Amino acid sequence: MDEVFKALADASRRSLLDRLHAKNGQTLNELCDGLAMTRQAVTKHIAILEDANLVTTFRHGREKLHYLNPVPIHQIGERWIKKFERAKLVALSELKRRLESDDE
Amino acid sequence: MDEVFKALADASRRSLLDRLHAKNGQTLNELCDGLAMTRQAVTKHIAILEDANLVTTFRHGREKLHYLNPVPIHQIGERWIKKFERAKLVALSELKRRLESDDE
DNA sequence: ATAATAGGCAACCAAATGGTTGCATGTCAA
DNA sequence: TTGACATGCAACCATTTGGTTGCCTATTAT
Repeated sequence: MDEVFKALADASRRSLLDRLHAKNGQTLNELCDGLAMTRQAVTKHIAILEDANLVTTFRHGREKLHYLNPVPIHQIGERWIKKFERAKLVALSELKRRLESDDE
Repeated sequence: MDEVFKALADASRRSLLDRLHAKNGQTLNELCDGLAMTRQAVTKHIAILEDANLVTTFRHGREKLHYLNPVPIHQIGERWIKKFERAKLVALSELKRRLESDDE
């Protein structure tokens, strides 16, 4: 889980996920296309995404095809965000009360 | 949004949020209690959480009270995770098809 | 008044991060 | 078979990160 959060912390990696979300099954060079980064930089990002199980790859000859795996993202929503979802309304009303009170 | 993701990337910071989720409105020293970190380290983490708007603070005399703000977390769920939610089923069936085919 | 308490600030440090360049390897096409 | 293409590996570099220690300031309690 920690690896997923860390993987999602970087904007370049999130944008790579966005790219795969738009078009799944791209090759490495396809993913590099138009990016202000060297291929090797992208390779490193992909490796981190693979470690976090956010991207799965298949070799096809000399090409490496990249597939998005949105399951860990879904799990973050399920296991972690949901927990703070309930807290939201509580926190908001608490904040309201706090801001309206004078005794501070 | 980037700041929120970055703030959530660190396990210590997530655990601080967990602590505030369990008990809102704690002072700095309360938050430090039982942690294998100096107060100053916690201060830095809190600052990052404040920058990301995940924690709001109120001064009360010499104490600084910390309140969880779960709204940015909720927004991540709404704006970002939701996007990959739909992709989940697609990706899973695609993966299944992929794994079942022989021609690779 | 003064000591204890709660927190802030700044300098410093090691390790992790995000990126680069250079070269090696494997696969496809002419 | 040989050149071009897709990717892999490793060394290196600057910056960021997560943490420390030492000291300063403000507030509270005795």
